Amino acid sequence: MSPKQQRGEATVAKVLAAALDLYAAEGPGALTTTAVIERSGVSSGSLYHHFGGIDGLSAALYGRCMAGLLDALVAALERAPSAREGVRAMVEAYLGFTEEHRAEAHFIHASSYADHLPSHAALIAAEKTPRMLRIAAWLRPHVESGEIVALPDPLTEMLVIGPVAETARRWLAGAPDIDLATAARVLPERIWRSVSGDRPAGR
Amino acid sequence: MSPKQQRGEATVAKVLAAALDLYAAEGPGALTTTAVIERSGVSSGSLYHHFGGIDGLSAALYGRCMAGLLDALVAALERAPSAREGVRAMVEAYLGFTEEHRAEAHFIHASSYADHLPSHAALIAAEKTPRMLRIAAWLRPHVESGEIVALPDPLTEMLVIGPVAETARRWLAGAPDIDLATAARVLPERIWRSVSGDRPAGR
DNA sequence: TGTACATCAGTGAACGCGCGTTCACTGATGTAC
DNA sequence: TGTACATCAGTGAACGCGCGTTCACTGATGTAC
Repeated sequence: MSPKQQRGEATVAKVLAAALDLYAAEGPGALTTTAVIERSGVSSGSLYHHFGGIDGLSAALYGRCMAGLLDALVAALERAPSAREGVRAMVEAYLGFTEEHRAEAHFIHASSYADHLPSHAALIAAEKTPRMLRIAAWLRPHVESGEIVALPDPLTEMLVIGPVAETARRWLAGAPDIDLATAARVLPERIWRSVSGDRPAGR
Repeated sequence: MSPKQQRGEATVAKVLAAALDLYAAEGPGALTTTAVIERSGVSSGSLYHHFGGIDGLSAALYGRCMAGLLDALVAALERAPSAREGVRAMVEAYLGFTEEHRAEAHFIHASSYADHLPSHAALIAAEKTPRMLRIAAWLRPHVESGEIVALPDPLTEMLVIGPVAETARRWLAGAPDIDLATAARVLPERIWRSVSGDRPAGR
């Protein structure tokens, strides 16, 4: 699944790029072996050699897109000078990624319930876990200092990511009343109210 | 598409029930004409007579599930004595619906990006729009009174629905760290902080 | 440096299966007079 | 109340298509000595 020769890596990259292009251009239903083979110029045998099938390809693409999003979030977060600025940076980074990498973002959201992800859970966890740990590590001291409220485990994440993800989803689905720039301006302070603790912020 | 005889309605109900059962039992990939025909005992011709094809069936099922969810939200909201209680009631109703109607909730979330919804937008809008209007009507006076903050249009909805929808999604996807009861207990007050206005609440 | 060998990468014709859909038809229900 | 007719509802065999997958094979790359 991870190639051991350079030309293998190039093939994998070609296939993933073709798959994402197809998805962006023609929607979820267009992601078939036939179409990927035709668009990428890679043979069916080669596709199977590297991905094991269409499900493996989808899972690999998902893992790669998710890694891209999480990298953007981690980078934004670790640059932030305070908890409050961290929340702002994360919101902006999420919405920015959505706008700049529309196809990737769309694929991430649309894949949440795909049949095939559970069977490739290990592959995906390998992409997600280390990045999620860095986010958790950033969060911890701010919770301990009381700047961010201590809630049962994933609920802080729900409060921060929820409104942003929902906004991204609507925008990706083509809702005309969603403006990402407005959301990026307004949401951070509102989300901050929902997760900030009772002790004064360090600003 | 809407039957004009009683036995037509019964057939439609049988097909929708079979489709939802299949979806719940075997996942998105199991929702095929062949499987629905076999499970419901309805002939392919009859399925086409009522739904026009598998896409029409999916859209009809989506509309029906969404109507069920929105009905629960509207009922909870209109029973609430205050803005703050409205937010609490809505969060609880959303999570309650998710738990009690897992298959419907799953189908709603998974359908967001389906290929076929756009082509049946009118059918779906007919289910959604009147219910959304009632929610908007409930919200308006509380925004005008300053109890709920006035934000650019869909952002208040994003702040309320976002964390709840994200929580529901993770739970539906099988995340072991999500507990709906805990979420229902903790999220309302946190969400309220994010949408409450600066004027004092009327309690 | 050269040779032998193992492994990795890539090819593409061929396969069967089940998918969505059609259509000519029968039967049931409602309605006009 | 009875008859004729239009519409609605339902049947199921048959269709072609493209999907995912396989496999025997060739070629490229890396490695041991």
